[in-house]
Amino acid sequence: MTEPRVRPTRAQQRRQTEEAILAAARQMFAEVGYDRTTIRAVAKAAGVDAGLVMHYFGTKDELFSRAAKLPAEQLPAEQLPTDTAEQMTEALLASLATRLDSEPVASLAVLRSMLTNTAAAERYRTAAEPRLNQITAAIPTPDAELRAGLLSAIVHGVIIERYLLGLARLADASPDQIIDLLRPCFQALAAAQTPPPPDQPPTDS
Amino acid sequence: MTEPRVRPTRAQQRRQTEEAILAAARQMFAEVGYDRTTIRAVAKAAGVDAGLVMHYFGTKDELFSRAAKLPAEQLPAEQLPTDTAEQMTEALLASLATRLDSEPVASLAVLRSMLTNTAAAERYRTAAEPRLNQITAAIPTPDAELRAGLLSAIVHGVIIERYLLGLARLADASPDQIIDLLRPCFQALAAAQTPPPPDQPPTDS
DNA sequence: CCCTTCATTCAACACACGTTGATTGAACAA
DNA sequence: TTGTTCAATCAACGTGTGTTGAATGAAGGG
Repeated sequence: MTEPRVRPTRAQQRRQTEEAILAAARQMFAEVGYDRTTIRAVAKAAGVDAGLVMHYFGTKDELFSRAAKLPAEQLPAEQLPTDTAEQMTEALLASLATRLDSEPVASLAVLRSMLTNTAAAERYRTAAEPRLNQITAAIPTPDAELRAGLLSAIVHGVIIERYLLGLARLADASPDQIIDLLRPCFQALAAAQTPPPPDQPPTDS
Repeated sequence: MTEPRVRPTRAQQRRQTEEAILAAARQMFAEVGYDRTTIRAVAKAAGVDAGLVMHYFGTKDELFSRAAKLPAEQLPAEQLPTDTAEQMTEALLASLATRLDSEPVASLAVLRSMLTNTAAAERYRTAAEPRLNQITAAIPTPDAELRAGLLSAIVHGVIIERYLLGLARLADASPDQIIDLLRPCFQALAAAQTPPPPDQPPTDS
């Protein structure tokens, strides 16, 4: 039983090193954001020289760009049903539940840097857009676009507070508990039905 | 008709210069965040030398700390009624409407830097906490804390997307339109009435 | 075997930053 | 007027950054 490869081929080695750098970069971008992530620190975390990072990725921006790409995990073809608002809502909640369980590091990298880095903000926008359009398509009212924007803002607000700010109330709750509370909220936004006439709902009795 | 003061007194001049520096700093912190804000750039925007900024504020952190303090505008004693969930909800919506109309620059400075600067994150937390407690106090269910956390996350998600990301759907809408859409959403979160019984959510079929 | 390729390292550059200390000159108190 | 205070400037420091280019040495192909 010889180890499959004591000496990996050159191409293998290269891909492996590149992946180690990308993983370290992703982690660091997600933890401290674009600006506070240094090439040198990424290199050290990946166990290589800083020059090598530049040699492979050319530029810090390019490194971020590559690191922020999802490794074909989640985004691909994850599309919401647009037939009815209820279906879409439920699918959106399910997607949120998944993300509340474990959000991919690459996404966290984008989210963390979004507010202070133009490229990250742009990536966020273009990543959110198709999803936004799907949500819009499932909502039958003229203000569907705004409603979809609000739904998206809620999703990201929750994820930001849970992962990036670590606010206890959201960080400690289970995904199911959160989406159960959010369900009527989403339904109210997605379906344009006027909710049970707002006389006073029973406050506590 | 002598101008009221051709030569302002020394104390006046000092306070005036300090305020100019603070205003420039606030603006810049709000626009590009803590890291990308430069003492030199703030000084230039305020029309003074960089050394003077240090002389007055000692440290970039201290400058941020001073610039991020609200000029006694909004936060002071703005407390929500906690008698009933409906009152609280309505007050929360009203407060949101105000903020959607014009959020103080100092707040935007904190929000912009929140994800990449520990001090900003801490300030955000301590600023949000009393408000969170008020919201919690108005909700009669055992999971009131989580519900309050969600309400807070929604508020900040909306503000972030509107002001800091400038997403068109939220940036172009009127405050009233937004809070009208959010009202049932908030009511569903604040009042614990069970929505129409959730029969099985269709997983994917 | 030799020569090329290339993954990797090393030392250095140029620059921008936060910060410091000496210096100037006008406001102020006597 | 004289001496002190202090707002403001200026030039410089040390440091950390992204980035570069030459050097090294093992892998791979003929």
